[in-house]
Amino acid sequence: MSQSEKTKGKLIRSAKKIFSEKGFWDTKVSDIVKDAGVAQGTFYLYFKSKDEIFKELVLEIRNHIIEIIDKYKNADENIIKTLIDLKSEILEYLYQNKEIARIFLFQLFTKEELMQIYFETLNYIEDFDKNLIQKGVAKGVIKYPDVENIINIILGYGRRLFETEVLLKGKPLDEVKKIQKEGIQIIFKGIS
Amino acid sequence: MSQSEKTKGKLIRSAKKIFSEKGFWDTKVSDIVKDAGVAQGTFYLYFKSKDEIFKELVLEIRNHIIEIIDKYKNADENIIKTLIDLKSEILEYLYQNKEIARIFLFQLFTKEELMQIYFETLNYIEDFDKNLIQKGVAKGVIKYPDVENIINIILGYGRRLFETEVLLKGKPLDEVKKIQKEGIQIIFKGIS
Amino acid sequence: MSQSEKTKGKLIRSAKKIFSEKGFWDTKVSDIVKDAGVAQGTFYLYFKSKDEIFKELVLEIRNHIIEIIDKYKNADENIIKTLIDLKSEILEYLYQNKEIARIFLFQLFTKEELMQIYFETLNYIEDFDKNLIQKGVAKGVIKYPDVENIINIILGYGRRLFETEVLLKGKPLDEVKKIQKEGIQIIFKGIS
Amino acid sequence: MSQSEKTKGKLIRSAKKIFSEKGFWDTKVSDIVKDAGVAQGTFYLYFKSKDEIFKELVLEIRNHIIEIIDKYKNADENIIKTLIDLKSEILEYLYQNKEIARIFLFQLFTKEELMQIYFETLNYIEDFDKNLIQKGVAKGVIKYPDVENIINIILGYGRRLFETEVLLKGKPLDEVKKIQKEGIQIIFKGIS
DNA sequence: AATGAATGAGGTTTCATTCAT
DNA sequence: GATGAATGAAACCTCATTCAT
Repeated sequence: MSQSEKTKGKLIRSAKKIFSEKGFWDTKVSDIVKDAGVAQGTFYLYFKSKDEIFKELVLEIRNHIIEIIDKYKNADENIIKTLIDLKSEILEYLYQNKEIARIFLFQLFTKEELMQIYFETLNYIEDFDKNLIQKGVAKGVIKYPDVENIINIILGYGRRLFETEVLLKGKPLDEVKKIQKEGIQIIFKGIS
Repeated sequence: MSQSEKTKGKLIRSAKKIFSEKGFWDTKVSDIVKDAGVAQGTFYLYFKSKDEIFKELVLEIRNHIIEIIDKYKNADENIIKTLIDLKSEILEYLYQNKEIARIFLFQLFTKEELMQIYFETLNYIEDFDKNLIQKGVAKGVIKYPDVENIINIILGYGRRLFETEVLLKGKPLDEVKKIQKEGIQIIFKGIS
Repeated sequence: MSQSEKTKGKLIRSAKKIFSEKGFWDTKVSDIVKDAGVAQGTFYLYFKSKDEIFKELVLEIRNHIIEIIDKYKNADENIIKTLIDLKSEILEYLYQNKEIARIFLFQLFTKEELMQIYFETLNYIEDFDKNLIQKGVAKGVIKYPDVENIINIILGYGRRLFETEVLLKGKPLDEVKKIQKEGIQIIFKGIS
Repeated sequence: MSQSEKTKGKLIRSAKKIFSEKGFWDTKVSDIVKDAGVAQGTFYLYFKSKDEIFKELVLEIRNHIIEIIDKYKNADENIIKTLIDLKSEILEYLYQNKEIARIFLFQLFTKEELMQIYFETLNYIEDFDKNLIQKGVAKGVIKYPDVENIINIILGYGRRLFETEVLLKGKPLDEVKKIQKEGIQIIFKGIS
């Protein structure tokens, strides 16, 4: 790894940490460079601005989530299993990247441009889920026909789970995965 | 209404509007006073600081939500009906106060102190719901025993509904109430 | 005069002085406010930026020179007398506003946008002179037909006179006016 | 030519170009090295500072102009011919070195020290001209006795010619030379 | 000789808050 | 009660220069 890459890496690591702790606005570039142990000017060798590094972090999540979903695009298994597996994998990614996830969930609503990224990502997830649920409805496995509302239940649950069980209560990954699985099954029971 | 009260009212109205549009950090005191049509200095006759007025708005929501819940504290009806009625009333309040609700949902994560108010309020709701659900479990009407997880489903759904159907899609109140009722019933079907 | 006007006046006075002494780039906003005896932030109550106040000063000159020329637009006297009177009046204005004139002559070549103002002003003068000279050629009073080149001599002389006799040597206004009158007569003798 | 000389040459060539285009203050050392295709640090192997390379360029012009004048020091021909030949030669040098000339004419007024070089050079030209004109006055060929003022006309004209006809209008060298010759003759006619 | 990553002083600008009127 | 001019701390960012390789 070149010196350059090392320094940029240090900056990104520090930025994740501080943005996640203090939020975008309370984080000063000086906080980041102090934490990274480099000079103020060095920051600007690697990022055009404070906005830019933040956006870079946010895009990293979006891209990763999209990648995960794409892997499931052609899954042709049991609907509920597919859903549980996908949600489980997303949960795991966010779990391993708590800091960046915290940014994604809580820090994007202060910048118009970033909210778009948030909703864009959300839409991507929704589209996948909708497609899946619709198949279920078509097959007759799912009786409740308001697909949008089912999505509301499922996605609302997903976000809440991560916020509460992971971030707030700090439960271990496996436990949260188990809870999530149960939750989804409960929801499916309701709509079947 | 005294002159004083009128001026303070104007400031609060403007603050709600602008905070809701631009978020806490992008809102300048100068924006608020311009919108309210008073001089810069006047702001400080009524509020100690920008932080303070923001907090005041946030507390207004918290208090109102707590009031609503308190009305249901002694309700001794059908569990699901109680829940639906309560959620419906909270929904209505937030619907009538979209600006302040938007602040509550999206703008509190940039200040440590305000997050506490958010979670405090959430806890209040959770406690009520938990109590209710536990009764259901005790009575045997609810079979799935993980109360916390049920709460996750219900509360996650509530937030999502408001975000998506009200704020994003702008559906009329009655329609959203109907959707919410259905959603809660579905969830109950799952856990019964 | 309102407080506001007084403060803005102080800032403009200081800006003229310091820009004229140190040039645009070496002048710091902190220099200007220190000289004006106000706080750093006060500057930005009256001017959007350092660029803006500079441009304001420059436009002041341009506008004044254009005004002077416009007064002579309909002059229908002796050609040489008109020219001498006009140049004399411009000279007097620049003399009374040496600082700002110094800015105009020496500080505009470091900003694309400002060069345009310089050349625009110069063109305005040239057009007037050209028109006048052409009349002379038409009447047969002026024999040398290359009007552009005559303009070169006259305008080059004007600038040089101000630079050397006024700014560098600091001669009194009356004396420079007398010199200028002689110079123009000499030039006219050459082209007649 | 050694490697060293080649690199220094590249830097000087790029510096001329960029300083001439953007002026001293808007030119960044990074612009120069990028244009020259060398590393940032390399610049400082050849020049102590940005100021220094700029000064070096400016001195190059001064020295060259002085050299030209020195060639004419002992010229003992016809006064007007000498003047025309000298001006023509200076014109040609500036014409061939437009970039550096542009720097000399427009970029020296932002640094005290560099203005001195400008005036020093101007003085050198003035002294030569003055001497020549005085001879003419002594011989009685020139009737108008205000030598300084004659110099004002001649030098003002020279600068203006270069600015307007060469830099602004981009006329070919021969044409400008012809115009200049005519102009000087006109001026001489006036003072004779 | 050359590289290019790193430095940090210093500039411009913003804006919550104060205060004389 | 109200005004709005003034304040100044603190943030972001630039870029000439240095230095380890």
